[in-house]
Amino acid sequence: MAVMTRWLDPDEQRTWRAFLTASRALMENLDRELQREAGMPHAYYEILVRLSEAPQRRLRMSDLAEATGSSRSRLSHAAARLEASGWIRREECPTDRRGQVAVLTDSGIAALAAAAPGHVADVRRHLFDALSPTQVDQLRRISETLVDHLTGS
Amino acid sequence: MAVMTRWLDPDEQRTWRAFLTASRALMENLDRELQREAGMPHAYYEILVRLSEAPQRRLRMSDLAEATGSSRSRLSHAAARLEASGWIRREECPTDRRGQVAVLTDSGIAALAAAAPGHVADVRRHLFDALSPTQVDQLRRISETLVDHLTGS
DNA sequence: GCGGTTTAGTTGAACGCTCAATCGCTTCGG
DNA sequence: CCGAAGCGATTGAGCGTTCAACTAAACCGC
Repeated sequence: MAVMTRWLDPDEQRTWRAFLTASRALMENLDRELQREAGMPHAYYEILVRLSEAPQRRLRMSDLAEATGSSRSRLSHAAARLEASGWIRREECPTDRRGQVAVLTDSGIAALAAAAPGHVADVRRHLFDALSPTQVDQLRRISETLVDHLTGS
Repeated sequence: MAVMTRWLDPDEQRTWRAFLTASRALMENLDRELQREAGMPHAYYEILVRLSEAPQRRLRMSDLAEATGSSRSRLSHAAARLEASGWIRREECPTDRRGQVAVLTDSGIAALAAAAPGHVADVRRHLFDALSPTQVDQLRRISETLVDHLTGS
């Protein structure tokens, strides 16, 4: 027999709704600003960032998907667009004939360099400037706990 | 002349990336589970919830947009789908001929009642079960601070 | 090596969201 | 009153994401 639902108590509900509102508003702001200033959604910015940090600025599609926390399908579609924009290029993988390697182009590096300062400023303004150092620390611990919990199960 | 960018220090970067990963993973999980179990995305669930809490289970489109933190356009599209599913109905507003009032139907109430227990269980499992009571409290304060900061400016 | 099962990546359709344009109604200054 | 500005809501195009196939190559056991 089904167990009785344990509903959220008022405090939990307040927490949950505040979290929802805050994270959604934050993401929407950042996404809109990045789209306006740099002509790319936040997800694409993240792809470029991860590529820029990789050795030779290149990563296997799978590893890139992993790093950006996106599905293979999503990355495939994104890569198609990023390639059309000239920001990345896809090459065949020498060690696995199924594989593809995404490579950040010079144009991609330039796009990232142009987008980064504004985006970092926005993150600072919308997130870090609003919180005390203690709260930032708390948020880090909470987020890391959640990441472990969400990806570990 | 443009001011030098103040980049994120390693701690800030760790915080930001953990937050991004956690909130994205959380939302994707909840969205997927709700879609699978109840055939609706999380945004639509929220619309039904807000309507169910309103007097007479009815709200002006604008107020509903406000309550769910969505644009008028988004709500309009969503309402069209929810109406097609038979979960809400739109009526003309008696006091303002431009206005529309969204009304939760019996079928919508039933859909919500069917979806709620599973969804609440998922929120509990993915969020509250992972955190200590202290962390939940911290998260509430942080989120409320962010909401104030994001909507106040 | 051979057949079956994973794994890497892509594709297309359906869907939800954004943005800009639009339309009718209300409000307000003069 | 009347015209202009503002407001409430919708629309359609374009885009990004999801989900479910699907292709091709690699791996595994025997």
